[in-house]
Amino acid sequence: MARRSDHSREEIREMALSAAEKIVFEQGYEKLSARKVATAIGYTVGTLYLVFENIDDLILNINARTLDRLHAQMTESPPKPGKAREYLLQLGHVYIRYANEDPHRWAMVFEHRFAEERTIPAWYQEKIARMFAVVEEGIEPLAMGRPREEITQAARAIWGGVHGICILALTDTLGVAGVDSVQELTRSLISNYLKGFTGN
Amino acid sequence: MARRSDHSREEIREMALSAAEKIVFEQGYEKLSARKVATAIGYTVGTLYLVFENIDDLILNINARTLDRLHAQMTESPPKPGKAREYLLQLGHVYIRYANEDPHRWAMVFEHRFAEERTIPAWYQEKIARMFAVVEEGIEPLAMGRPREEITQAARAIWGGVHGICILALTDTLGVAGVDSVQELTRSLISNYLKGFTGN
DNA sequence: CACAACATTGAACAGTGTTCAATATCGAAT
DNA sequence: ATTCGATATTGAACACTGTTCAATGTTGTG
Repeated sequence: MARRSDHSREEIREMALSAAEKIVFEQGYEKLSARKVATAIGYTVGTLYLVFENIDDLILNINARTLDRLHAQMTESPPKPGKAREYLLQLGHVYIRYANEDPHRWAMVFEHRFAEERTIPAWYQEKIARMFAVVEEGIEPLAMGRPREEITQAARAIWGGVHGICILALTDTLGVAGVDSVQELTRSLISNYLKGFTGN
Repeated sequence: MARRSDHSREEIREMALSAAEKIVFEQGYEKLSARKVATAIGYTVGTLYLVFENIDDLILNINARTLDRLHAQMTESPPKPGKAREYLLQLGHVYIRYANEDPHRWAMVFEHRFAEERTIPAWYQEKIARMFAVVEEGIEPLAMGRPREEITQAARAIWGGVHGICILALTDTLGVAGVDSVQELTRSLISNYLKGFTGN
């Protein structure tokens, strides 16, 4: 039996999240299970349920970390004035690279369906909004004098688009082999959209 | 006990697929189970496994139907000469509408992860290729004299993009309410991409 | 040193996919 | 008609899943 106070609740949480991430990375998220995580950190299921409400709660927290890391990478290098196009292309590049580094964990963010009755907490939705905000800021310099509304729409269209390519690539639906082709596709999407958006 | 020869293998298959589709439509695909399907058609699990290899096989066949119906709707009205832009916008419109009519079943096509060792059969991949072909044909008139390669890429970029918007909308990731806004987003994506692609 | 407080366990329950011996049913041959 | 072989159908069994919670182990404090 693991000794009481061997680890604080916070420590157990952390250990569980890391162990779970490792399982998802190595075996995919359908292979994730409460017992596996518990065993991996040297506890039993019961303890896991003391620290997480349920499996959805655990997954939500992994996803939150995934989004955090992605956001960190996206904001690593700030937009340079006069290079808005390049910046947006770079954002796309970062996104694809990130998804490709750990496809299983990335996919979990979008594939896991939470029980319908369970509402996604505000702090989590905030993380998603934050990502769209980065794209919006990137577009802004290219949309001088256009209504906020249009910028928001452009950000959503582009980001949804990049995301879709990424998903289809990862599920082998695109008939595209290799990361490089995916990078090319997103370049095509972003640069052509922007050409159309800015009108030249 | 259901009488032997009450239904042929083919009939049971058909009944099972329909029953399963109904369950997915009404309750979502995570609520789908072999026993539920079997009960719904008045048989037991064992019989289901006589007619389908396993649950993945059943799902694959539902997905095949979903793709067939989508393809049928996409090719319902043929492209009119000189109206390529409108045609592509309409394709996007049809796609979004279709996904929205039965989100659960549509999502299953892209969300269900088949066991890694199991390879997706050629006849199934053909159905996907067929869909991209429709888009490619739609783009062709706008890409006079450009290499095949570029047309293929454009089709993939656009379709991946539409798909991504659709997914994000269905998972409430876009913060977009209602089908209409999604339709607007895809219009934005397609028309701006095409503007960029054709150069005006 | 005892006791209250709490951390941890693991058995139990209802569900899942999957298999396969046992059984029920039928068509054909005698 | 009766029997018999072929096969359609069943349902119990297995190993797994998430989840709960009484029981038990461990600890700090009075």
